Amino acid sequence: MSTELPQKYDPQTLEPGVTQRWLETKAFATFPDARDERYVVMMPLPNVTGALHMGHAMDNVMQDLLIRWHRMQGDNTLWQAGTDHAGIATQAVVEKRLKELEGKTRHDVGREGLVQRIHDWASQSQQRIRAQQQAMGCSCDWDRARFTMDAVCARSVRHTFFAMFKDGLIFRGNRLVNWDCALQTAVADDELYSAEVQGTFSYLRYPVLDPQPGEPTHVVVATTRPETMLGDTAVAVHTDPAAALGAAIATWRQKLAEAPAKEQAAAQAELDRLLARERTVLPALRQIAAMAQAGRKLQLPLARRAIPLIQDDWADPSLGTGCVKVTPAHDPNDYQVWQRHPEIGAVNVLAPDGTINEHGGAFRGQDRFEARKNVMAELARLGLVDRVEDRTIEIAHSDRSKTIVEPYLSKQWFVHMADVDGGIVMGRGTDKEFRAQGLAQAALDATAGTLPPFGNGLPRKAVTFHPDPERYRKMYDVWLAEKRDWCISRQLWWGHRIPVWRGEMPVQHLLMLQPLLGSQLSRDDVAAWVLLPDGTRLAPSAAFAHLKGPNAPTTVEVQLCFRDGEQDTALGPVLQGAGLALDPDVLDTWFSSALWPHSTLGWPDPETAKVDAGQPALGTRDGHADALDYWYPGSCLVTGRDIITLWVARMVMAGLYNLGDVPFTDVFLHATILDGKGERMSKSKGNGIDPLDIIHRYGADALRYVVCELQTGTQDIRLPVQAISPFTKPGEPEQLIDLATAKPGPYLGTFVDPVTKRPLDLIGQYGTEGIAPAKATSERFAVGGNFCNKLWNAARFAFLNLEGTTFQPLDEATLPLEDRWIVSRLCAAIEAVHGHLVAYNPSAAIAAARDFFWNELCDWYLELVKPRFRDGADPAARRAAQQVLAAVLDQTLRLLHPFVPFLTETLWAQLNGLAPQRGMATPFAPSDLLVHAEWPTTNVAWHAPGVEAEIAAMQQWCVALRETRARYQVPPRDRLAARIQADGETAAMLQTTAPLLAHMAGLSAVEIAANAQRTVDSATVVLGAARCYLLGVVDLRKEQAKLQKEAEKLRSQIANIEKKLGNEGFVAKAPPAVIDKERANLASLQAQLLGVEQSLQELG
RNA sequence: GGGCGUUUAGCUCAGUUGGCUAGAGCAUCAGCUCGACAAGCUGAGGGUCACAGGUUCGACUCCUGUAACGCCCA
Repeated sequence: MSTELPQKYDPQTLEPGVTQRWLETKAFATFPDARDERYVVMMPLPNVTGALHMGHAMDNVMQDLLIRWHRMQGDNTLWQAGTDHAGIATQAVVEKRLKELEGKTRHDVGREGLVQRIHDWASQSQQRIRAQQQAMGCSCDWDRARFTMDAVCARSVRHTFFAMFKDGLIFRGNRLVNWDCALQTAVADDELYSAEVQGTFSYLRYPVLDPQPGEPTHVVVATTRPETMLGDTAVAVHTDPAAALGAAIATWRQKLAEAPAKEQAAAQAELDRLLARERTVLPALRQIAAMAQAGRKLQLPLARRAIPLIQDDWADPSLGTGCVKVTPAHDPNDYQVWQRHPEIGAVNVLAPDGTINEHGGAFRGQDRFEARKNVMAELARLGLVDRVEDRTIEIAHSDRSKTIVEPYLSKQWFVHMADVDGGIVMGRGTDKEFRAQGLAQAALDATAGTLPPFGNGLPRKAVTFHPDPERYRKMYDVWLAEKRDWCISRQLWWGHRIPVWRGEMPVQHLLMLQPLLGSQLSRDDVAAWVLLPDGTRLAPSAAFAHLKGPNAPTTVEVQLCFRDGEQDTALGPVLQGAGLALDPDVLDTWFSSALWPHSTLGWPDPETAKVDAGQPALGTRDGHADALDYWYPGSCLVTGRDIITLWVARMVMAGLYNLGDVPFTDVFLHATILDGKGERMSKSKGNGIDPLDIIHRYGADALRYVVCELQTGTQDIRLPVQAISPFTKPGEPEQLIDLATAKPGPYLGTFVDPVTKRPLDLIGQYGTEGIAPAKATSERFAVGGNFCNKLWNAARFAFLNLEGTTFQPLDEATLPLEDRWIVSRLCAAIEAVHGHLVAYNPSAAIAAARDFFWNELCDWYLELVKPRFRDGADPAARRAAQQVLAAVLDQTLRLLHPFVPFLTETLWAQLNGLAPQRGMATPFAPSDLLVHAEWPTTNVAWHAPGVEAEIAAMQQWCVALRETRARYQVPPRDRLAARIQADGETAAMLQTTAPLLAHMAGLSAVEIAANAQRTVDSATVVLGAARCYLLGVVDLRKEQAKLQKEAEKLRSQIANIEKKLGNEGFVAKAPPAVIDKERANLASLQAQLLGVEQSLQELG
């Protein structure tokens, strides 16, 4: 191996080689062994929709930092990698491509065909993601990588679903979803966007049934979607309209009184409007409220149904007519009204394709917009339209199809989150089994630390959030405390299919099947429920009893689930024969994600888990525990704040439910990466940039360095990003386009260059559309590059001088001052870095490492030892310097490795070649790869507080002298003579460090004496009670001015402290330590001032 | 509408139970190619701690209110 490093630091050539070495030696692989100390991180699985962006880089780097740190500490460390199938997002991407490339829809290729195409897409994505992660240096055990759709995970999903279904925790019920009529699927809230459309606000007159004398004959309601009136099941009026309106008026009176001048008019107008309503609208509303109280009904026009007039506070007397039509199946608020008044029922009038269904009578088969016109025409003909206003309406659109979504009542599957009578069994069949009140409550107990102890009496571990335990726990607790049922079904083809056979069945038919089914239904691996028309759910045995009784219905719904997927194939035909069909929906992606911390390890049975070829088996190995027993529960989940509710809570629940134990004890929530505008980087916003772009420009270590530096605490990170213009011609200087101000281009992730007005593409997906691909960059990462360059060069300097370094036991106490100082400072750095990592503060950790490396090792130590490496230096001094330098570099590389692994691994190899055996009093444990080297620990023998104080004083003098030199513009090469007037300890200390000071401050001679005198051409530096004359610097006026300025500053500081100490309250109430500190400070400032004043006198 | 958070130097951020002259990096300015490093070295300048009140001997820090911005939920 060459002993000299290339002159330039070049991450592009260095990093791939290191990656290759790590992968070839399987440096990150691990197996269960005899070690008790374990560290497990389950990667928050990125989804296979596309590539990773800087937000993922943050997440991955934080995990790798913890993982490498723990691996070096000797823990058996597992970083579980993998990807998530991400149901709707992935299916949408593949469907879009299918349409664009082949002009086909999913119905053209069929369910199996589509799923196959998505698998192909996913495997490409996985490769791309893995390449990105490996380029970032992620030290996952790659052979163990899992995918939520692979066999191991699928079995876990199936078993969990089965267990919850059998426990009665999974049920099918009503839910309003956002229905995309074009794609005929429900879409999630985050797949909606809001847009304004021109619409109308129609006032409809509903006739009152049998109006009493003096009562209105009609009640008027208003709507933007008249066709939904076909599904109305009630009209609501406020319980106490007078009080509600009165309250609104009082609020606005208050607002008016407090409103600033510019808002006065608006407030007055609103108040006037409400007062007018009190006169014009309120009397009728009171009457209608009384009618509702009396249980009166209205005739719903066109549908020819009688609907009740009900009292519900959703109806706001200050808005519209004060009465609202209630359409529970097509409006979220009305749905809530239905929940409060179950007797009104719900009528769904829409078919999945957006046409009116059989409940719409004459309008059946008409598209919803066509029906809207026809309904209005018919109502007008009947004289039931009061009036119509034009209005701009803000309405939700589907991001996928760009069409207006409809709130749509449909049957969905749910997990029951609330408490259950008698509780539920968690960790059934394990030695950790316990009873919880409910799923959500169990997860709440996990963070509260109130889970019951294990059977052996040991406490069950709690889940703690970092770095701000209270704040993040509150987010988690508040969300879980609602205990809202979790909707787990999705109308998709991509995902884990819901394993339930269900169907309506005549009761007679079911009873006939009883002898046949009886034995099957009592099996452990079969779960079944019978649903009566009123929604009652009965276990089969209870159901058969009931169905033979007097109140038996004629038809029931049967739901049946097998624990093992093979049963679906074996018994499917029989079930189909009986009229049952497999539910077409798939499970919410988060359902499989929730199991990630144990499904990846082979739950429910690692011994029989079917891993892919080339992957390590999960079962027992070499007499050691299986993967699940060994690594569950894990250690730390590293993720972003936004995922607390979606994922963290559900993982905790699933872990407790399946295994009776939490999946991890720590949750590290890192910052969110925002773009230059302060918006969260995300794939769906198209503002995410590829970490490979940054790596390409600055290197992975630079990326990691800066990402670590950015992770300070709870503060989100604003990362201004530029695009490198793809429109500059060869030879022209590079142009950067600021993405915070550039206008968005025609597609997601594209922008318009403000100079050429041409669009550019930052995610590399629109090459076929003729949009130029561009790379992103951010100058923030230059800092990381600078650091790496500095490390490279410092090591290079060391290596130039380490040829032939040997080890022999050194007595730290007898080493030269600078050696003792640097190892003492090294101890402090090790403690600081380690402590900050323990506290989940990577920024402070890397700052401590940097400060030591740059400000102490480079700026002082390397300079201080240079004389010992010069030609003609004392061989013994040189030998010791080599050994100490090699030892310090060794420890520094270890300390920096988790942050900048590529560069440190490279330098480590070089150091191993030059100085194979390193250490101080005893040799350090060697390691071929730095990945596996021992993490540094502090060494008491290295502590030298006295030496640190001496060097610190020397540094202070050095800085003061340099400042003087700079002020007089003394050329750096010129050596100056110095006379220092000092006595006692100060003089002794200066005497000890004088050679070092002379070397560092460019002094030709240092004379220390109690009576040292200034010469006429001296500049004066005052430090405490001592004074230094720097000879040969002539400019009396400048010198006077400087000393005057210094004296004034000192006097003002002194005055401040004297004022403080003169304050009786301060002296009486402040803690003694603070007062002493102020007094000491005052004394030192006074001594300094005295010195400055004397110097001024000397100058005349 | 409800909840949470942020506001400190031109930029991006630190600032621990209230107690040194409020810090760092980048950027700026001046000087420097001296045997690792110009991606560097040596110095310098730069802040009404968003605003208004309050508590306190003392407030960037605690309390109340206002404003702007962000996130989550409805």
